[in-house]
Order: sequence, then C-alpha cells, then structure tokens
Amino acid sequence: MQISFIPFDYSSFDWQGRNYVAVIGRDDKGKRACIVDSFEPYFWAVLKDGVSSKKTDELQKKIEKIKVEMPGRTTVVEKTELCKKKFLGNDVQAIKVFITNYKDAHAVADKMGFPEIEARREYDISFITRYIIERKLIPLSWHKISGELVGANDFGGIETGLDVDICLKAEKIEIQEKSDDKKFSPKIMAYDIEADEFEIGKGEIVMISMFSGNFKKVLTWKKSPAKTDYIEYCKDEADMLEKFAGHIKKESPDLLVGYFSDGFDLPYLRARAEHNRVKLALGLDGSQPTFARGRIPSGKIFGIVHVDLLRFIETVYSQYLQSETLSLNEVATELLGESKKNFEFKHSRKIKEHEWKDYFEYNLQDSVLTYKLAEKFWYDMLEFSKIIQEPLFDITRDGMSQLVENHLLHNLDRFNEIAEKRPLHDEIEHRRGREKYEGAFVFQPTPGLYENLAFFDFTGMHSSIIISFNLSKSTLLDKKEKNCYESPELELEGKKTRFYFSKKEAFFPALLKEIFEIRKGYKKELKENPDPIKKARSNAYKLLANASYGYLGFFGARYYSVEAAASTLAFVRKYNKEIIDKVNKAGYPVIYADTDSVAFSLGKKTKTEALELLKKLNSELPGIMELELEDFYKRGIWVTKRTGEFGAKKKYALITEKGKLKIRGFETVRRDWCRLARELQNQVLHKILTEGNEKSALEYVKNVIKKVKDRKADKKEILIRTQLKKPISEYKSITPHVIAAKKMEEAGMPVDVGMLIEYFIAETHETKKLVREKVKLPDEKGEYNIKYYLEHQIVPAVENILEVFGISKDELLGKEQKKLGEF
DNA sequence: GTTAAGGCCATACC
DNA sequence: ACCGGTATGGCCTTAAC
Repeated sequence: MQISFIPFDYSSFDWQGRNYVAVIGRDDKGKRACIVDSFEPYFWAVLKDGVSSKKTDELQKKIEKIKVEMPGRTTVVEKTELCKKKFLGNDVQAIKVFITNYKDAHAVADKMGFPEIEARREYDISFITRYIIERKLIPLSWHKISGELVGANDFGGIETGLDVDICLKAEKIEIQEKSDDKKFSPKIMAYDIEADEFEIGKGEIVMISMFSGNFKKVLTWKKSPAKTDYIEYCKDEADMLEKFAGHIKKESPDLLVGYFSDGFDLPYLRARAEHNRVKLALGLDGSQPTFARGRIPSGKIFGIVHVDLLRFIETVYSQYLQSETLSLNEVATELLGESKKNFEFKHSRKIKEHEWKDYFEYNLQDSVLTYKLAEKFWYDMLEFSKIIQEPLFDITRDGMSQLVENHLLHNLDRFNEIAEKRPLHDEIEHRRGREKYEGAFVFQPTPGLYENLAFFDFTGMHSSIIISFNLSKSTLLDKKEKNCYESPELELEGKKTRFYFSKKEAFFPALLKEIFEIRKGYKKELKENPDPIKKARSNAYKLLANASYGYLGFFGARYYSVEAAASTLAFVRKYNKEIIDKVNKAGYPVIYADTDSVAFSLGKKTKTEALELLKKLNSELPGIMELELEDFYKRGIWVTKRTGEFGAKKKYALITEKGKLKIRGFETVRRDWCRLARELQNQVLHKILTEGNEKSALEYVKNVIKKVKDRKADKKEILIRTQLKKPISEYKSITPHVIAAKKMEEAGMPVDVGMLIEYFIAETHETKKLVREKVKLPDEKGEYNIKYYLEHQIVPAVENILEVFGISKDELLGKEQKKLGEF
C-alpha cells in the first residue's frame, strides 16, 4: 500500500542484531502512522595516496574478515566497496565498510589500523542523522511511502501495543514536490507541573496542568473546595501520574511542550513515578520517557516530540528579545502581551482552602502561555527542521554550531564528500588552549554631541567574506599558489603570517553561499509580501549564515579552522578600515566604527550625496560583499570612559528624525543597574538628543537626586539584579550578588545557577566598609543607602553624559558632596 | 592599616 | 562543551608600603 506521510519523530531499535528506525508521523488524512525502515549501515576507510589495486584488494579482504562480539550480538563486516570520493576537497579512494550493527561501527573501525588507511570516518555520525541521509525521509516534509503493513509478529511484535493507526514497512520513499503547499498543523499540547520542593523529585507533585486549545485540565490529588470544569481530583499522587499519561494517550498530541521541562517538569514526573512505583507510560509504545545525557539532559518520549521551548528560544530567538531573563513570564509578556497569574509560591501545607482555586488557575495559565508560545514558534521550528533536515527533537535542543554542522552533514553527499570526524577529548583541549586570534576593529570615538549622521554597515560581513575569499578548512593551502586568495597579514600564536586559500569550489563556502543567496531571496519576497512562514524561513537562513563564522572557531567543530577564522577577521578589519578611510576622504568625518559599521557626519552634504557615496563604495568591494545604509540620525552622543579622557567604545546613543532612540552599551541597557539609574539615564539621553542641549536634563537629574535624598525612591527602583553564573562555592571573589545568594540559601529560598539575584544596598553601621557588607534582600528590613545610590548609581549614570556639556564631574560631585555630608 | 594595581565578574556590542 | 573576539565598569583581592 501507499500513503502520504509527514514524519516528525524518529527512534531506532534493534531486532535480531540489526538496526531499524521507527518514524512516527501523520498521513494526509490526519491518521497517525509509524514507518518501520532500515538501511545498510556503513562507514568509510579513506586510503592513502597511490595504494595499488592489488594492495586494495588484499585490504578489502582483510577488512571483510573483521568481526566483533558484543553482548547479545555479533557484528561482522558484511561487504566492502571501493569508491572514488572526496575528503576535505581532495580526490581519494575510499572503502565503504558495511557492517551488521551501526552501534559497533567504532569497534570495527578500531580494528582497522592498517598502514594503507589514511583515516577512518563517519562512524561518529548519529544513527538517525545517518538514516535521514541514506533514505531521505526528511523531517516535516511530505513523502509518498509504499510498503507492506507490519504484522503482529514482525520485528519482535513492535506493532502490538503501538498506538498508531497504520504501521508500514517502507519499501519506497519519495519526496513530494511542492510539499510546501500542503499544510500541516501539528496537535500541540502544553503541560506544566507544580511541586512542593524545587529539587527534582524531593517533594510531591501537587498538580499537573495540560492545555491544547480546546482541551484544558488540571490534575491534583489535593483536596479543596474549588470546583471548575477543568479540575480533576485524583486519589493520590500515583493516581494523578497515571491519569496524566491517560489523558495524553487519549488526546494524542504530536508535540508535548513544556517550558524548562527538560530541566524540571519531565525529570520531576519521572522521579515521582519511580518513587510511587508507577509507570509513566507516555510513549506511543507505552514506554517511559528517557533522558539523553548532555549538558542538560534531554527528555525523549517515544512517538511524541517532547519540546522544551525554553531551549529553542534560547538559541534561536533570545538575541531578538528585550526581556532581561527568558522566564516564561517575561517572554510571554513580550511576545504575547499576556503574563502569568499572580500567585505567591508556598508549600502546599501552607495553602489555605480558598487559595487553591488561584493555584489551579496559576498552574493552568502556565500551560496556556506555553501553548501560545509554541504556536507562535511553530513555523520557526518547522523551518529549522526542514532546512537542517534534522528531527524537531534535535533542532529544538541543538546549539547554533550544532545546527550549522548538521546542515553540512546533510548536504555533503552533494559534493561526494566524506565527513571529517568530531574532535576527540585531546584535540578539544588543544583547541581550547590555543591563544586567541585578533578580532575586529573598533574606532576610538571623540566624545561629543553630533548632528546629522549616517550609519552604513556591511550585510552579513563575516559570511560574505568567507564566501568571497573561499575560506574554510578544506581550502586552506600549505603555501602560496598561483591564482589563490591571500589573507591580509595577521598575527597568530605570536607570529606574523598570512594564509592562502584555493579558488576551487568547496562545500563549506559553497553551502554558505547557497544559504546567503536563499536568505537574500526570501528577505526580498518578505518585503513585498510578508507572511509568517517566509519570515521564519528567512530568519532560519539568516541565523545559519551568521553562525557559520563562529562555527569555524568553535573548538567542537568537525570543520574547525583557526586559520580560516583568523583570516575572516583579518579581512573584516581590512575592509572596515578601508571604508573608514574612503568615507573620510570623501569629506565626511567618521565619528565611530565597530566591526562592520561606520558612522559619519553629513555636515553640509545631503542624504542623496551620502547614498551616491554608498553606491561608489559598493562598486569597489570584492566578491559578494555589500555595504548598506543602516539609517540616518538627527543627533548622536558619544561619551568618555569612566577612567581616562578618551571616548568610550561600544557606548553611544542616537535619535532618528522620527524621534526613535537607539541606545548602545549605556547603563540604561544593562540589567545589572538599578531601575532608578537606568530610567534616569534614559530620560537624560532622550532629553539631550531631542532638545540638543542639557538644560532640562540637568533639571531632571537634580530632581532625582533630591528624591533619593528624601528617601522617596521606591524599593523596586533601587533593587540591583545580577545573575548567578556558577555555584556559590566556585566564586573566587565574593561579590555583593554572591552574598545575596548566600542569604537566600540561608532563608531556605531556592537558589539555582542562572538565576537573577535581587538585592539592595542598605544603611549599615559605619564599620562595615565593603559594599557586600551592606547587601540586603528585597524583603529584609532596612533603608536604602543614600550615599551608595547617589555615588554608585545615580551620579555615575549621568556624569559622563553631562560632562559633554562642560558640566564637570567635580562640579557635579562638589555641589552634592556638602549635602551628602549631612547623612 | 591604607592604598593602588590587578583580577574576577557580569554584561554589552557586533 | 555546546558560536567568536572586543570592550566597559563595578567590586574584591592582594601586594606593597
């Protein structure tokens, strides 16, 4: 029989010592299907140059005798094939080594230490990735699958107890052209738990909420008078866990989405199920969730894609968010305009009868928000999965470099390339230990207020350089050749040098070019005709292109190349400086520049003239490099560093003619300054940039200073928030936020790595000199320290800005110091 | 015991 | 371990007196 099929979940299983995959998806009528499939697993032995055909024959025979015994199975080399391939861009002879079980690829490769073999490769590619490459069953794309129905006794009875409508053994897989036209909306269910303790498994789970659009439910085993349609009372915790699994089976979602659920909800559920000795049968085959090890364990459920939305947002979207943390509340407020319900967390013992209803609502709301965010990010997940060709489960958890690498792996066969290996421990250590290479150039600005500015910047500068000069590991030459690309002079490991790159087409720059051009196309289409799918697709290509440069210098990369990374930056410096020179010579004084941008004064020249200059600059750029207008600005301000008289880099504020502010680097945009200082600075910048002088700003500053002195500042405005980046015990330097974290721990509050620690600086006894000795938690009794807030928050936030107008630090401080003495 | 340099630390820019 | 280097600035630690 034949079906239309869209795959979204991939798992592997062994039967009679061989590997199989079970792919879960839907057909075009919305029925759930499982495709059982397999392929002949293999890896590669790349031969040294000039091995004779006689030697090759002998070698193949030797390899074909290899056998490894494993508990419960025997893997042999089934057959070998001699092929013409490419490895790092070079033509090579390679032996394709087919083996019984892919799990033993490494063990077989280990037995192949023959002198004719240059390298053994591709035994370290994940089985699912390998499967997708071999059989081209692309995640979230429509396929036509023909095959036989799987019977009750096939594959050790996998079909029995598998909750699907159709189970097919694939024979032929064809991708459907124009599959884009066919819509697929997955059934999404969001979930959230509330527990009595934050430590995984330590307390009891009090309630579980679920939401999937038309289905809403809060399960609890606590007794309360609250009665609403969605509350379901259970006998005890064990009963609640089983009912949870029951509802998931009945509702049958494709995606089960949580927020921080890899780190909290799912492991907690698993731990409580174990504690209660019940089975948490969430998988379509009745299996329990499993956890893949990693920096953060990843919770996998057979047949249902478990997505921890936080992880996806972290890697692909956090750079676009204004939110200071990625908490569900902040992210939902920013993206949905909807927030969590107010409920002050407490142990269930302490919850009063009438409060339970609020607690249930709170719990449900978390699922509702998670669900709405998942809907919002669906197109992004879909596009990433389709473009990278990796399952949803993986693309929602991979870091940017992993995404870049997987995109490469899925496209290497188009170049007949054998993949490079993943670096091993020693190699990683070595890479991490190397000296840093020189980065981009940042222009030293002259402090001042400027009028009528233009900003130019390079579009995708790093990518366009990698593409234009064919930079990569496989194009790096040992020495200068005729007709090659030559990097500008650069310093690496203390030596001045240059690198040379071949002009021959190579997979890394070629694939990047493809990404770059496709993105350009979608960006243009999007301008003319916006739609969310195109937007998500354009963004996915953009992120992929932007991460490619970082990938070159990432120690974990298969195609790591310091030479290519350092050369990229040498070109970045060269072209940024060249543009600065040319802009200056054209009669526009350059005010500032950083990496890929240049800001300059228009003076008496017009915008049209500036755009003419842009055209001219572009005509002189090599390859696909391109400079574009970022914007014109009415005014801009640059200030001095706190120490010294030079202009501070990466710190400026601009205003457009329409009055839109662009603030970079100032305390206003830093989350570790108190709100009062940030808001004050924001107002001061706004006033100065709108009005062109400091008059009303100065007035405003004085009022705030008075407010602080009169103790009129609100507690919320003076709280300082700093992130705890590692466990308290690992801090060498005990800073105020570490003290605050310690205090929280003592008070029995949860303290986790990654948390934003809130505190304020209080009035204390004179003998306490250090700032950390004055630290108090928000709820602690005490007045804020007037001297500290004036001298360390309020004045520092504005002194450098007012200094531009000749209001010196001494003047500002001197005036205030006398008054400060009163306290 | 005081002070200044250096280091640790968090955060931002691109 | 999960993209790079450049830069600011606060506060603590430590060396030198």
